[in-house]
Amino acid sequence: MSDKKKGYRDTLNLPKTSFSMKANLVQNEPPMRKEWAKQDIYAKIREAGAGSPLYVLHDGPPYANGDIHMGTVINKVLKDFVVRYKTMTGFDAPFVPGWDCHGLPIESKVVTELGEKAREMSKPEIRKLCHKYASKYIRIQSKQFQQLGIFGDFANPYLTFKPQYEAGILEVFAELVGKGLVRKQLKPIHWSVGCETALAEAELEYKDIESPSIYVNFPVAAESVGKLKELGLAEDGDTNVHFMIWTTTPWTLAANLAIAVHPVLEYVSLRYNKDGKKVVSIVGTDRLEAVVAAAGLKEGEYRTGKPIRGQHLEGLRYVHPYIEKNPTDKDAYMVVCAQYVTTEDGTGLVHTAPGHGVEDYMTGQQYDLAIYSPVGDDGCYDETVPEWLRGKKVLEVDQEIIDHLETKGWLVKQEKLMHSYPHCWRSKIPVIFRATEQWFVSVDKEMPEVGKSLRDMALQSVKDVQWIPAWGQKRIEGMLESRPDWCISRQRSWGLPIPVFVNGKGQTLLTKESVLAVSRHIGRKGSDSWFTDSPKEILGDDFSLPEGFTFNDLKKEENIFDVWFESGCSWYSVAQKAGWPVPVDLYLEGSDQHRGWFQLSLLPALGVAGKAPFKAVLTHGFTVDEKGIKQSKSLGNYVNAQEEVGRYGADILRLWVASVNYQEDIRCNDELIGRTQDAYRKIRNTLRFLLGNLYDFDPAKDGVAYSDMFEIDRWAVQQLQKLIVQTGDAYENFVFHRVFSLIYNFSTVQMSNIYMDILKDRLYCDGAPSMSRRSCQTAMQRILDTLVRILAPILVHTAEEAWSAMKFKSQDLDSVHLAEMPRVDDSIDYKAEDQKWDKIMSLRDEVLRGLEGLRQDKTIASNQEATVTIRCAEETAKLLEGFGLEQFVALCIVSEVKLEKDAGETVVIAEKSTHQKCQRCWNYSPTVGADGEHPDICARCAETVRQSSQ
RNA sequence: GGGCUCGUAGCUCAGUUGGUUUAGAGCGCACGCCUGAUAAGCGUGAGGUCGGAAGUUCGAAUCUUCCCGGGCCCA
Repeated sequence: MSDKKKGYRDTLNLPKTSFSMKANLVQNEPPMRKEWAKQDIYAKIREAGAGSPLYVLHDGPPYANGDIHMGTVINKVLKDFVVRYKTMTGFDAPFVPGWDCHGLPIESKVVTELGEKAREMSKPEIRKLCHKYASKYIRIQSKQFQQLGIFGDFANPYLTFKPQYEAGILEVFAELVGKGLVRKQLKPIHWSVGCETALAEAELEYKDIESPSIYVNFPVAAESVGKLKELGLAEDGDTNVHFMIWTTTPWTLAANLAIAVHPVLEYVSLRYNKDGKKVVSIVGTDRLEAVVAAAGLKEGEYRTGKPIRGQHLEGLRYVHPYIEKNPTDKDAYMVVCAQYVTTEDGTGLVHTAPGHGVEDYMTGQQYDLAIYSPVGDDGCYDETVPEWLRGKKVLEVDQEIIDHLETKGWLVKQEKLMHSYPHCWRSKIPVIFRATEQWFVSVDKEMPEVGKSLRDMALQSVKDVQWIPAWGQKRIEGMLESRPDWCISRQRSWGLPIPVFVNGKGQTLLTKESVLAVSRHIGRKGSDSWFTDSPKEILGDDFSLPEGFTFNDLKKEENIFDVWFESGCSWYSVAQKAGWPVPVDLYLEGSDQHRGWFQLSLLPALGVAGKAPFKAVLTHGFTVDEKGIKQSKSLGNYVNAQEEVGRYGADILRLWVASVNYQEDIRCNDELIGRTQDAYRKIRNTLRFLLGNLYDFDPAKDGVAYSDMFEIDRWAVQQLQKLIVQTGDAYENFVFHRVFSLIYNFSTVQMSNIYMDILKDRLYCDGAPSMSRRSCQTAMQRILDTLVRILAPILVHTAEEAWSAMKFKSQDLDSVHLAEMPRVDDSIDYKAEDQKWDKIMSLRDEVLRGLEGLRQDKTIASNQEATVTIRCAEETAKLLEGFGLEQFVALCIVSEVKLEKDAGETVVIAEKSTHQKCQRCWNYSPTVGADGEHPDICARCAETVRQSSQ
């Protein structure tokens, strides 16, 4: 490089900025967050928003266990987008993070770590360890959330184990008790043998297991055989007549009390030989083929009779295959009718054990059967079963029962069946259905004042909620329609006690007043006090006990609440108590929460306040791997969120979250997240170019009025207005991936490919204070200031970094996070020139394609070497002349454009320029050599150099 | 097995109430250029027949049915 060239380089206005090209996010983000913390930026934001209309996004509490994962990252980042956008559009948008702190997973972890010691420890002692454990993970997760750049009141989160929160739960509970919705029932529920507790639906994991599948003949009682003859299902001389049932849980046969048939479906007698004897089995007509196959009967080895409807079998009696005497105090061993009997599997006759199945229970209620469950908490048979079964574990006894049936001749067929079956999420053991006494919130009981049940109210109220996406409504309606009563009790230590007292006569004390009294006590002393304090201390000396109760024989029950009940009260314990209007504006969680938190918040809120706790509910999907398969550690496709943050930095992860359509499954792996870096770099470099060329621009002094700006600069401002409108619309509708693609396209196409490339000649080569340069700087300043603010909710660190690198800002604020979202400039008609620009830009495309030809055959290297002749029709020529050929030259970054009017189609002829190259601006110009002082540069450059050196 | 839901270029997304002759964009990729945004920048180009099949229609990625493959929730 010659000295002369170097000399001209120094006469250029090259970009200068402290905003580095390399982001170094992993190093640079933490100090920025430290600075935010030091300034207490969240408090400043709230302060600035005080008095503005509230917008409340109420955080759903993650479980205080383990590190955060990609799901929680997506969830909290989406929430942060919303809160920040709302803040920047003039709302007071508080964000109070919360944690779900009680429950079985924590207790299990603690008890497992304790090992044998746990057996000797008291509940308060175990609870203390659980508290410590939960607190630890709250600290860990809180830190991890803040590392993502989430803003919120992390100093004062809501925690479900805080006494004030617990008191709130009990206040809600008191109200439900007062409305008569809470009652104790013996009912089959999912029971974890491993954990010895009832399980909620949400605590079940479905896994495929192999179960026995057996066909069993239940002998018809002698007294009913005659009836069967009348019905034509048995013949004279028949002795071995049976009802054939099918089951996959042989252990529940001990609790069998009935056989269910469908009233309308048809049943038929099947005659065949078994073990040398003639036998008859009654089976469903539609299941005949399957039963025959199962029994291994070939054509000619059996015959069938005339079919009759199931309703005619009702009331017929049978003998239990291995239990001699009805163990219950109610009627048993008869045929009943039930609508849920299907012909999809089995025999059409359904083994019914009201103590061990939900449908069985319903049938039992209908026919007044006992809710018989001869199984203890530990999953072992009790004393009421035959001796050979007593004390045995029901989950291990299937084969023994099958063998017994085989020996006695009742077994028709045994097979194996693969099916999905619920398992306990903690112990991983198959769950059993077992009738126990549990506390329920009734969803079908009519409430006295409203005259409606919770279910009716819920189905009505969801119509007034905005569901995003809209199908959320259908989904939750389906769940509400089919959900059973809510079992809210658990038999564990780590939770909020259900405040029930029992007197010596076994009478229960549970009234609105008693619950409120307990609530006051626990609000002061925490829920540990339930286990340590006496009923008198808890209720208070002055509590007036109802008749029949005295403090002398009053005992406390030791059930705790389902954790879903606890989190389901957050709208009250958090939102209402903070003074936020309920319903709050938005709940935002994964789509699994339609059944979970959304539904289980809705029910208490309706019971207590008579209205839904949310105005809108937004849900997101789950992360899957690059093939769309769900992620799990065992499949090896699990993405560790902490590692990703450590590798790329929070802004990359946030940008990735913004880039995907969260309403569907979200494909995610390290590579996909890593690719977001490309987009990040492009956006960052766009900001950098803008910043670098505004180092000497003061909008107040140097700004150019819109009407005086160069056309292309006005175009850029028009494009910016479109961006403001479209991103605003996307943000408003929570369509963040549209915000992302709009910004990314704007940065790439409008800015980088077109505008910034075109601008370089003016910015670098024209005089620093020249009108031409100030014109584009005016546009660039606007673009920068706007882009940074639109980006702020997403790229929280990078936007802040750019903001502090800006010399002049639309708002004189230390942090971009205190700034407002840009608004469209009403004085600019940004659509008016669209048609003209479409034509100009497509002409430009044609020129560029023509130049590519010259480059391919090595005639030219850069576009500046070229002279372009456009042969075109009058109309096009007029357009170009009106636009200004000089402007079009700049637009194409060529040295010269000539027009030739012609009637035909537009033809672009590109040639190598015949002029000399200016050593300063690299354009080829006839004026090079004309200036005596600077013979190797063009006239424009010579003039500029002269002026700036004065 | 049931409810809800998804399946457009390698990736991330657009494709309005079915209809502007070759289904769009950006990225990535290939090739080329520049070296005054430089671990940057510019240009050109090649990639999908819309998960599959059948149907409705003058006409379907867009409506219907079935099938295949995912996801969430449940049984």
